Amino acid sequence: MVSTHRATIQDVAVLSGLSICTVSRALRHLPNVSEREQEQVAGAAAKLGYKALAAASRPEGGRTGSLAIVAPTATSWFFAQAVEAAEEVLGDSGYDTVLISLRNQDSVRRQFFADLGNLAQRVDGLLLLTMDLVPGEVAALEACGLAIASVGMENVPWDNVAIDDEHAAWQATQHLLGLGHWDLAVLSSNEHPVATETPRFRGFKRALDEHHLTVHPDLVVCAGPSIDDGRRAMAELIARGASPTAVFAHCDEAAFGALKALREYGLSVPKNVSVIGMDNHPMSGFLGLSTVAQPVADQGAFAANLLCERLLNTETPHQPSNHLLDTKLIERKTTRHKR
Amino acid sequence: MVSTHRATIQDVAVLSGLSICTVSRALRHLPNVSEREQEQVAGAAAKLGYKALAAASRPEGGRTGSLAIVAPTATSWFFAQAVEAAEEVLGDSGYDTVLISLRNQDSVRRQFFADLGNLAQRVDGLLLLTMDLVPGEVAALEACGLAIASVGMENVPWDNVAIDDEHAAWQATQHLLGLGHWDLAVLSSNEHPVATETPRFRGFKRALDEHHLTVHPDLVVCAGPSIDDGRRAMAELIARGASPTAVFAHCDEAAFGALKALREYGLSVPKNVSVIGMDNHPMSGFLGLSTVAQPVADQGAFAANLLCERLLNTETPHQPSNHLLDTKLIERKTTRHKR
DNA sequence: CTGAAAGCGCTTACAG
DNA sequence: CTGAAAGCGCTTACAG
Repeated sequence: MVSTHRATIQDVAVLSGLSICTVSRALRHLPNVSEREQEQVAGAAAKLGYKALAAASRPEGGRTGSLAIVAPTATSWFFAQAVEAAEEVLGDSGYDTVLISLRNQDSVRRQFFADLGNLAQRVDGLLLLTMDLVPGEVAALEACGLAIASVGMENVPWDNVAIDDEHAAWQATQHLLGLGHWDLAVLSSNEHPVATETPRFRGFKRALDEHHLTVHPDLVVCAGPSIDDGRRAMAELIARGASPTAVFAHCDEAAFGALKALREYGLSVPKNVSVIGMDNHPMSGFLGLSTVAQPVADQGAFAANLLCERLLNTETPHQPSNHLLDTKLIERKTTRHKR
Repeated sequence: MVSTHRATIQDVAVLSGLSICTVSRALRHLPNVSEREQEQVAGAAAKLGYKALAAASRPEGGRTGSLAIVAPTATSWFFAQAVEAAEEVLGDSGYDTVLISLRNQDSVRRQFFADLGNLAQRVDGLLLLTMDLVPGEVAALEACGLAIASVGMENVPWDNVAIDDEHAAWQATQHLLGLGHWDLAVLSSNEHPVATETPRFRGFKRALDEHHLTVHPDLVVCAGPSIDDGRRAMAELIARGASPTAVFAHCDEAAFGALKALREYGLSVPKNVSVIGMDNHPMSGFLGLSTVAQPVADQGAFAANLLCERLLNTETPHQPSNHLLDTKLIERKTTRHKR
């Protein structure tokens, strides 16, 4: 009959007839352990099914073995892809990944920052996904002493992986302008805490500038990264009486929603309105959505790797690095010359 | 100058002029602490920014404060929704949620079971998402001593929340049969470790049985829960020379893929082929996909609640409960009478 | 109500 | 190479 309680190092010591510290050393393959002892200990530990209780090992300094991924929301396509890719890398490096979704809610976000001090006890590092931070928040993050890396952020004092969001948005907008459109609407995520929005809007604006056009406030509408939000935003735009000939959505899911709303209002794409998104979601090909493709899983995996490296040499001073991955304009059937 | 090292209970004791155990009690709001002491301790702790180091508190028995969600994959729609809904509930109950994706890979799955003993040290419980378990795995799960709850599983010795998958598949199939189709193809996830497949296939078969039809092996093809897998599966079916007049896909994403493949092969939906899925994905309305709607976030949240309750009274013997949520057939434009 | 003492499971100097 | 002792930060009986 096996004991109902978990085996302790004490049990292994007794069974192997060795001292508790010899067992400790043997199990961790430290020097100064004879081969015979090594074997005795291994045997006893196996028989008892003994595993060192992580929490008891140097409770004071100790690493937790966990890393947190924090995302503005976890349900949209971008985040689900990035999270799984990152989880794979972290897992392979021996870390548990704890998932923290801010659920697009300000209250949850505040809660996160309020709890940061506690969180710092429970994880060794943070992987931030496109979080739009105010200076105070950056400071709080740095002060908590955790290793940090991020995806899709700008000017942060830690390693970051992203695309050139400004350029990507410029590409999309430029494509529309090149097709003769000048009444451009934007589905922007400006009221959401998504860090990629700022550079994307900048890119949109720059493209207009280059054509001596200005951003029309009535044609800017907020949409979260989901189909429903995109639909709602486009419907609002139409109900408002706006009549753009082309729309740039900050992500493909919002673009899908826009297509839906346009159809509901009897507007034909691309005949009446051209639509372009960003991401290259797996549905985009099927729907013929023009878009700017970005490597999502790669960004998550890359940033996760940087975080792990950071944790490996935590002593050496570190110069934050910023890595930009390529994007590619994909012209499909939702964009067409203005006529 | 604040000390660079984290404050310990010792520091709080010194600063407040009280003993270490009084501090411990005060901080946890235990009885037998005078109000004055309570205040002194609170003040000192605040000044020092002291937080009890979780790892040092009863390292032996201790709860970890973490719960793991394990999913066959984390990228598909169903899982992303269920995971976020569950994460919210777990978070509100004070747990960190560690995410474990099996990434649709057998090697990762085996790794998970091999590591179960270690995992049991790092979390207090498991929320299993539609995992298709062999008896040995169920036994291993029970043996690891963790609290467990699940979504979308059958006959498991722990709390489970699901839909009536057999009935849902029956509804979808019955809908097709009622439309006069009898050459039915199924995109099944039979080679994937998804627990919902078994009852769904049963429901499919039962509907055929009721119409004195039999399942044609050539019309059964495997597809994972993704658009690409659905497309590949449907393309394979067509390439194989099969010519079903209707297809039932085990989830909407696979159905989207099927629509894509059908179009690539010049087949028109629903004129030549009817297609029905399952889920009611946000894109389904837009695409006019007929489907069987199921409440996904609700299942995740419900199961998470059951797990938390389980953890609350871990002493009392527990009769596993099984909860079935409602589904609803939604007829749209991808299904039509055979002609 | 309060604190000295022992203990949780493990690790780290330090003697031998 | 090996083990007795002290220690990690916190909690839990147990005296007072």
